[in-house]
Amino acid sequence: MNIYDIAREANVSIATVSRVLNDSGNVRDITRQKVEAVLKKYNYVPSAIARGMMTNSLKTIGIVTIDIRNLYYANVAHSIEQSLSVLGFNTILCNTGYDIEQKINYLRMLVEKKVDSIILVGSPFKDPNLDEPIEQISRNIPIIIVNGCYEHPNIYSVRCNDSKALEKCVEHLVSKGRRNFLYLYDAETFSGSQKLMGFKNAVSKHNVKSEIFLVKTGLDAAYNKVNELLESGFCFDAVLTSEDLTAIGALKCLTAHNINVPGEVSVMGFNNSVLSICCTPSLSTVDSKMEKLGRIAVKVLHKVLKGEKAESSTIIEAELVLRETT
Amino acid sequence: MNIYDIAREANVSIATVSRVLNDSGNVRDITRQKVEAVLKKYNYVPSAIARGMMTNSLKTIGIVTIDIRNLYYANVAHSIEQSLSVLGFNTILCNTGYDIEQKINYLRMLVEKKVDSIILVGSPFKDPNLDEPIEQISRNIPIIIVNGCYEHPNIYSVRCNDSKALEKCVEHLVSKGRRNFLYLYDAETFSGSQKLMGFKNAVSKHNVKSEIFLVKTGLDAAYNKVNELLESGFCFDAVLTSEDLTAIGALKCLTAHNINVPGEVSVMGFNNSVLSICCTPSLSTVDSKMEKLGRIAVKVLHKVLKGEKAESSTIIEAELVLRETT
DNA sequence: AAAATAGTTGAAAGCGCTTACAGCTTCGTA
DNA sequence: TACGAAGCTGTAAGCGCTTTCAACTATTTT
Repeated sequence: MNIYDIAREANVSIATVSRVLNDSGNVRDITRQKVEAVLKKYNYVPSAIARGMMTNSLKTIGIVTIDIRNLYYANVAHSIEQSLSVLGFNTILCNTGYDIEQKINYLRMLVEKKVDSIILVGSPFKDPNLDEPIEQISRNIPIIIVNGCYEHPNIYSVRCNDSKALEKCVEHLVSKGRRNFLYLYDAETFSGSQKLMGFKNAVSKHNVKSEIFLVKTGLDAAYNKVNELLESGFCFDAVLTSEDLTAIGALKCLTAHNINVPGEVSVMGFNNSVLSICCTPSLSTVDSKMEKLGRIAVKVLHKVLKGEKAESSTIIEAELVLRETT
Repeated sequence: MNIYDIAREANVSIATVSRVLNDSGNVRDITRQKVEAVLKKYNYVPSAIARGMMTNSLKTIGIVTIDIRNLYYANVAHSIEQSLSVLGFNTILCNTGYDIEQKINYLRMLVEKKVDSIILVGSPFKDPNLDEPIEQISRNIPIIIVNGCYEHPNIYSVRCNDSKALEKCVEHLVSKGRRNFLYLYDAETFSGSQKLMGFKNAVSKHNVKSEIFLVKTGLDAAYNKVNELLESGFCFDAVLTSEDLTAIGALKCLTAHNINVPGEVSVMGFNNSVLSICCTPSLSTVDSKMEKLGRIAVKVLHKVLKGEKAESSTIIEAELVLRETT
C-alpha cells in the first residue's frame, strides 16, 4: 500500500494525496474529503523513509548518554524525549558507558540515520578523540551538549552551574561549623571537573581543610572508601559528593560506625534524585535541575532547527535542597 | 556528497561502490582498495534513509515504555538498547506515561518510521483501545511485549513470573511468623495484576489475613497510606508492595511511628532496584531480572527477524533478595 | 463579456541508494 | 587452443515520497 494505491482509488494524482497528507498547498474541499476517505479506509500511514528521501530529515534526534540506569541521565533523557515528542520528533537513545570508541560508533550510526540533531548528555572532559568527529558532525547538523562545554559554531551547550553549586554546599556547611571536608567524586566528566573546581575554590576561600578522592560509581565504592578512611583514623566533619548514590554510600558507612549524621558529620549529595529521599536520614543534596536542563536543551535545539539564532551557551543555577543530613 | 560522487572519483560505477560499502557481491581487490581510499578520503557515510528505501528497514526498533525515570523501565530499556546495539540496531525510545492516547500516537510514529519491530515494556492490563492498533501493526512487524501477555500471531511475550514471586514472598514471611499482610500496589498493569493474583493465591493458601490497597506511584503516597492505616488502628505485621519505592514509603512511615522493622513488621519491595540498598534498614525485595528480561526480549526478536521460529511466550523466574527488612 | 487573477490539479523529475541482469574479463581444463 | 565457468563490473529500474512547473478551472475585476 503506497501513495499510488491511494491516488488511484481516490481518482486523483499522487501529488494531491501528498498535499492532503501534509496539509500543504491548496486542495479543494471536496477533493480533500475524497482522499481522506480512502486514507481512513485503509488506515494509511505514509512512509517516513520515503519522505525523508526528499526532505532529508526523519524528524528524529539522537541522544547520546552514559547510562540511562543512572537516575540523572534517566531524568534528563526523559525530559528531552518528552519535550521533543511535543514537537513531533522521535528520540534515538544511545547508552555509551564511558567507552569513547562506542560513543564514536553511535555517533556514526546517528549520522547514517540522518538525525536532525544530536544531544550529548554528560560528555567526558575534553577527549580529543571525540573532538574531531563531533566537530565534523556539527558541520552538517547542530549539536547540543548538556552538561558539557564546547566553544564551536553549531555546537550549543546547556549546563547547570555545578561549580557554583558546590560552592554553595561548602558555604552552607561552613555556616554549620564544619571545617574538615571530604569530597568524593565518581566520574571524570566535564560536570565532574566543574564540581571539583567549585569545591576547591570554596574550601580555599573559606580556609577550611579538605581531602579529595576519586571513587568508582556506586554505593559500595563510596562505602568502602569512607570505611578505609575512618579505620585509618582520618578525621572529617563533612562529606560532599558528586552524586547522591555516592553520598548514600558514605552515609551508610558513617551510620555503621555509629557516627551521628548530621550531629558529628554532615553529608551532602548531588542531583536530588529519588535516592535522596529513600535513605535515612534523608539526604541534603543539590537540585541539579535535570528536567529543566532537558527542556531548555530542546528549546535551544528547536530555535536552531527553525533557523533562529540561539544562545550558544546556557547556564542554569542549581539549588540546595536541605534535608536531614546537614 | 553521495554515492555518485564517490563512484566518479573512484572511476567505478555506483553499483561497485554499493558493493564495497555493504561488502556484498564480488569485487576485485584492487577495485575495492580504490573505492575504499575515496571513501576514507571523504569519511563517507552512506545514507541509511536511501538504503532504507530499498531494504525497507532502517535497522531501528521502537521501545515503548511508561517512564524511563522509573528504575525498572530504565533497567529493562538499557538492557534492550545494549543488546540491540550489538546487532547493529538503534532504539527509538518512547515514554508514554499511562496515557493510552499518547501510546497510540507513538505507535503510529514508529510505524511511519518503519521500525523493524516494537518492544512494549509494561503494557496496561488489557486495554481494548490498544488491542486493535497493536494487532494491526503485528501484521507487518513482530511485536515483543515485556511483562505483558498477548496471545496473537507475531506478538511475542517475555515476562517475569510475578505471581510466583509474590507467592514466594508471602511464603517467606509466613515462615517468619507473619500472619497479617498488607499489600500496596501502585499501577494497574499486566504485571501488577499478576502480582496481585499471586498475593491473593498465597494468602488464601496459607490462610492468613490480608488487606490490599491501590496507592499512587511514589514514596509519599505509600507513606501517607500507611500512616492513615496506622492512625486508624489497622493491624498488620507484614507489608508487601509491587515496587521498591512503595515499600520504602511504607518503611519510612513505620520507622517514623517507632515500629521496629523487621522486629514488629516485615517489609518487602519488588524489583531489587538500587533504591533497595539505599534505605535503612536495607530492603528485602524481589529480583525481577530486569537485565535478563531485556536480553531475552532481544534474543527472541533477533530470531524472529532472522525468520527463525521463536517461542511465543517466555517466562523467567524471579528470585527473592533478602536483606534487613524481613 | 472579456481579461486578469487566484485556486486547483497532474506530470514528471529526482532524493541516494540496492539489485537484477547483462556483458565483459579472466581462468581452468580438455 | 578453444571453450565453458566463474568472477567482476556497469546499466538501469525502482523504492515511495515531495515539489516544481505547467495547465487547467473557477472567481474576480474591469
